[in-house]
Amino acid sequence: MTQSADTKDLILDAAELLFSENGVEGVSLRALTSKAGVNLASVHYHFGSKEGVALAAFCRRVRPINEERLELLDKAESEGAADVESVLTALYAPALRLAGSPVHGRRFMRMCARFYTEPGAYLESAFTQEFAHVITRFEGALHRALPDLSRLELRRRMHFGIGVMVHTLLDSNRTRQWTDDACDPSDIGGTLDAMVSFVAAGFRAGTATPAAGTAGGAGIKADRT
Amino acid sequence: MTQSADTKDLILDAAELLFSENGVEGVSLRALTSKAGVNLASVHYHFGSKEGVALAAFCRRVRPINEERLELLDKAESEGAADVESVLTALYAPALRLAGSPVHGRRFMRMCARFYTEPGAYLESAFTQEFAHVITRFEGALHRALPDLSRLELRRRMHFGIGVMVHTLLDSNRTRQWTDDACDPSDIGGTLDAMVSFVAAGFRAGTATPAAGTAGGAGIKADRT
DNA sequence: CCATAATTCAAACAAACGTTTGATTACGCC
DNA sequence: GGCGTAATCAAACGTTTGTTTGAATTATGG
Repeated sequence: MTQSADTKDLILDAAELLFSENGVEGVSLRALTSKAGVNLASVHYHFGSKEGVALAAFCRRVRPINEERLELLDKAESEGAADVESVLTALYAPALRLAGSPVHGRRFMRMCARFYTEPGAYLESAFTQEFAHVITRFEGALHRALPDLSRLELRRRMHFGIGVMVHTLLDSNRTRQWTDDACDPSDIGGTLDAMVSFVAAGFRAGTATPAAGTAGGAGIKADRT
Repeated sequence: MTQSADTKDLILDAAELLFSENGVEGVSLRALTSKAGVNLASVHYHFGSKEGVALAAFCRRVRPINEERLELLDKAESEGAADVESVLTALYAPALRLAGSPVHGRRFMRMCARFYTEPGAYLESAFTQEFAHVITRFEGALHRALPDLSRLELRRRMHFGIGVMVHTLLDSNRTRQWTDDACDPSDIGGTLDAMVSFVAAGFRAGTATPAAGTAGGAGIKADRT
């Protein structure tokens, strides 16, 4: 048991690293087990299949994130009507905070974002299962914060807001490559604030909903350096 | 020659269709040639390799799009200082317009967005080569439209704006799946307007730059010396 | 009408893939 | 100590992958 837990985690850690950089289809089990320093067959022994590894690596971290998202949203709404910034912060902050965690955080988020754009029925059903109620919950909160928006328009803008998040988490180095690298991806707080204010302004575009007033309310304080 | 052109196009059309749905790594050459109704070996005869097909299918449509983007931007700037909406429209409209084209448009855009998120050195270099000067050009235009924004913040928001576009073009059915499908993806014009106003508001967030449309002074902006 | 190049085709290639097997080692418990 | 389960291991499984071959077919040009 003690050894097996080690092997399992070794596999999942290597999966996070390799899947995030090459996608799940771009990583062979031989490369995976070689990186993890374990035997090839142990993948099937512990996870049943290659899909099993992907799903396990996915669920290992996505559930705590979504729980934290709902907690933050509950807290924001318990203090009265939550504004757009609070809702968006509850949605973005847990993911970005993990992305800034010391070791495997960033790798996982990139893997997660890559899963999101990668085909494969098993990944789709996993996403649906893990995210459906979260999305529904946040859609309700945003609808309350932005009563002027029609259902269609609200969903459209949620689509945009999710696109910003996915793209940021994917952190494809292409964009920075184009622009000879001026962004500092390790500045999590700054990125979060920028995302929240950007998307919040987008949500409010063309509505009578009052602007954010002050830029405060973000869950993660960004110390300006 | 006449036949070869047909075969070439048959392969590229099938590539657009299959790559857009399964990614380039998720499509075998046998599935591709079977769909195209051509012989397996004709892929290597006409394109040299599987990568060659992907690059050819990519470049076939991305160049006209980028040319049209630059033309639109030139036109917008020739009439005076271009505001954010004009710049964003020049960036988004050509891509979305092709996405709405009758047959292969939508498929191509999804393939394009999938290429963007897929790994592979040959795709990265292709993107860099085709997009670098376009991005640089649009960054300059946005900098002129939003002089208050620092270079860092401008690039960050461009990253967000590109994320919105990529995500919209990818049109992963996941989001609509979560929200029991209320959006109409065929409404290109509505989507474009929504994207532009959403992202433009995001770009203006926290700046003193006046909001669009309300004031008619876009074309006759005072010289800023 | 023939010579010549261009193109298509069925068949096979070696390599890599996910998966399975059966033997072997390590560990907990009576 | 010895039994039984858990875990690791090297080796091989059959399939699929991208790619190549060489002959057959089609179009081209004098």
